[in-house]
Amino acid sequence: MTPRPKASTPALGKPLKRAFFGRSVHEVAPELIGATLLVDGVGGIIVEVEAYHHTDPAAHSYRGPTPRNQVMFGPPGFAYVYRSYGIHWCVNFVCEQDGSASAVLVRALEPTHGLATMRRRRHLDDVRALCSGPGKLTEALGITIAHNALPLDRPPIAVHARTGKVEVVAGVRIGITKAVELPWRYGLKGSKFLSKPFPR
DNA sequence: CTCTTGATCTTCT
DNA sequence: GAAGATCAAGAGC
Repeated sequence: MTPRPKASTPALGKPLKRAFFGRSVHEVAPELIGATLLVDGVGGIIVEVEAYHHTDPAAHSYRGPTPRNQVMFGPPGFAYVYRSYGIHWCVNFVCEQDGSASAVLVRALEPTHGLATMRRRRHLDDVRALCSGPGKLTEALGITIAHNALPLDRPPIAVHARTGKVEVVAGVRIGITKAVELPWRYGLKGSKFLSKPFPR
């Protein structure tokens, strides 16, 4: 183990209720930057998200409901978890209203709560690599298909509002091949915990 | 640092 | 049969 400074845990904002997510995905996504996501008390500050609207060819919901994406077509404020490349889990927050089928993909966290647990689950020591990608953060937080369709404002999941002002940057989304030009990736300016830097 | 490849689930063609 | 909202490891520079 390499030596590391004693972590100071930032204060949490008030827990976000389900209604917070019942608005345009393009309003909710940038507001989530700086919020804190916890699963059973383990997690960190959201530093990178992407918005997926049902009219967007890159969205899983674009072609209508399937067994995998059905929760996207339900009410806002619930988790949509899916299998990525047959290997990883990725987690979304469902937004807008019933049937809108729009969601925010959580892509990276700055780890703040339960560092030892996350290091154990990821078999990794480097904090910067613990949650710097959508498949990485689900492993660190213990998110699996068992969390699909769970509400975001009840245990084991909690999302706490950000406390101070944050600078949000936007750019094109990552790893997609359709609608690649849409600037619907949002990040915390200057964060060292992104899955990839934003071009300047 | 960049590039390539394998892992193998869900959906679409 | 092929592609995809990914990641880690290995080769090469």
